[in-house]
Amino acid sequence: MTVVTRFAPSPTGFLHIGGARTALYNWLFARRHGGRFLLRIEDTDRARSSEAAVQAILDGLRWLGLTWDGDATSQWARATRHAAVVEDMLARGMAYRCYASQAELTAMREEQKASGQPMRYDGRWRDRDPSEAPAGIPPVIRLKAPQAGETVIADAVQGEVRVRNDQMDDLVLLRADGSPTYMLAVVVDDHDMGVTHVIRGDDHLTNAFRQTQIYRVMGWDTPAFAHVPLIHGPDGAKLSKRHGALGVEAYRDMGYVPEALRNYLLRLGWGHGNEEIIDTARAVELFTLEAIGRSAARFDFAKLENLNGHYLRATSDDRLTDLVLQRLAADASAPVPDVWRARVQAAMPSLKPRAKTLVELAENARFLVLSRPLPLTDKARSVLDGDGTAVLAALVDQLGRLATWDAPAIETEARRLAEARGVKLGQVAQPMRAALSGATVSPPIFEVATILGADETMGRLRDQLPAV
RNA sequence: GUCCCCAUCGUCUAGAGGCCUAGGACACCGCCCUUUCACGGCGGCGACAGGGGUUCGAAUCCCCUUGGGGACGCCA
Repeated sequence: MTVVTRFAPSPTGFLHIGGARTALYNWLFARRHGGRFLLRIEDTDRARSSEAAVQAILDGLRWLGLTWDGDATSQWARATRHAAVVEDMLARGMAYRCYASQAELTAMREEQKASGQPMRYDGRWRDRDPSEAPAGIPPVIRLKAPQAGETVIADAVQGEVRVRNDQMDDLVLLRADGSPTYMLAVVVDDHDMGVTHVIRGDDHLTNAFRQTQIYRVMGWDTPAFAHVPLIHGPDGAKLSKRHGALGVEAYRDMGYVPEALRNYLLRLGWGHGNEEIIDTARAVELFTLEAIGRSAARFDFAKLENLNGHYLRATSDDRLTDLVLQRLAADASAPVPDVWRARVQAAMPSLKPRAKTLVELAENARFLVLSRPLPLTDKARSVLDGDGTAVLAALVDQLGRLATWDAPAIETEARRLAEARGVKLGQVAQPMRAALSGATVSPPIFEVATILGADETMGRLRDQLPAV
């Protein structure tokens, strides 16, 4: 049996982090078993669905590297098929028309709530004779669900879960306007698309029971279910925007790379022994539904950052240079000066281990491409107080006579100067760092001087000397 | 309210009755490396929610309590 999984988002917003993890798990499971990963847009709610949201979701998946097999299908486009299935149920007496108005149902629920009754459709039209139908009112079609016995689902994550059928009511299959509801469409589509494994959020667990009833009525085999616990915010409550319930593009903007997000999302709620760094190839060989945890996990930016730092360090200098240059350019359409690229590229090996995100990486690289005179941070300025400028003056003098401009030669001069002045190397290096980078923190400063070149270095050093 | 699910360090987790004096990772705190900051290395802090059972033996099995979460739409 070929494994077929699917990701089925509703296009009412961006691809949020929970959806991204669900998509990842489906993708991994399909890849693990040499199966197919399908994408279906659940757009039966016409009022809330939007093309912009569809694009945002597609872009998000692509950025994350979760490619789907075949074309994305639109659930809405399959509405006639859905209606046909309901016709069949109606003909077999497995569904019925319900003429209760929205207001009537609202009143019913309020009454139930007030009297402490379970809030469920009471089946008021279930056994009524069709001749009692009020004229001119378009009915909804409800499933004639079993009232005795129980429905059991064997969930790959949650285990065997059962619920008594009298706990469930007759769900709506077709709306008054004839359009399919999610509950119906999802079953028909999963069946028609040959989906073998439904991997989705925990919030669908109770839906699985109702969907199972539809499968039974249609005589179809149910797919395997795997309900993944939801992701919570740092405070344990449902993930809110404030916590990280952002679109994946927000993570991209914050400077996270897709491979880090994939690793983080994989490990959030899933584990394999003590392995922490699990790249996608490794994940494909290890991923199993059984290893998915049963409890909700909290989103933790600190861990994501740590992982991102790891993947940043593992990324090639070329790719990182491109990404940094994009963020450094004020005008994205203007060509990047060659000197910018050369400097950033040369500094990348030293820049890399000093950043956790691309945002940080770009900020740390910015001094390389700033034009003189450099703005100084307060800390950098205070380093130049006292005899800082005297050190710089001596340094300018010594470096100006240097025949070979490379890091070892520059360092030798700096050490000689420190020795002559009877101070530690740091007393020379820090003022130099302040002048060259504008800050007190930077990659190794003699290396920076080399990358900047003699002219730029001397210029930046002189910029900090008092005017004569 | 009704139904369902969950419960190991602050966080993510390992743990499927003896291998647990409960392991790893992130975070945090020290130390080392070092021209700064990182990276890296070493070390530290830190948990089986509570109570009953079952068993020679329970983090692991059962029950209750408590605490979280989810679902109860002509949303998905």
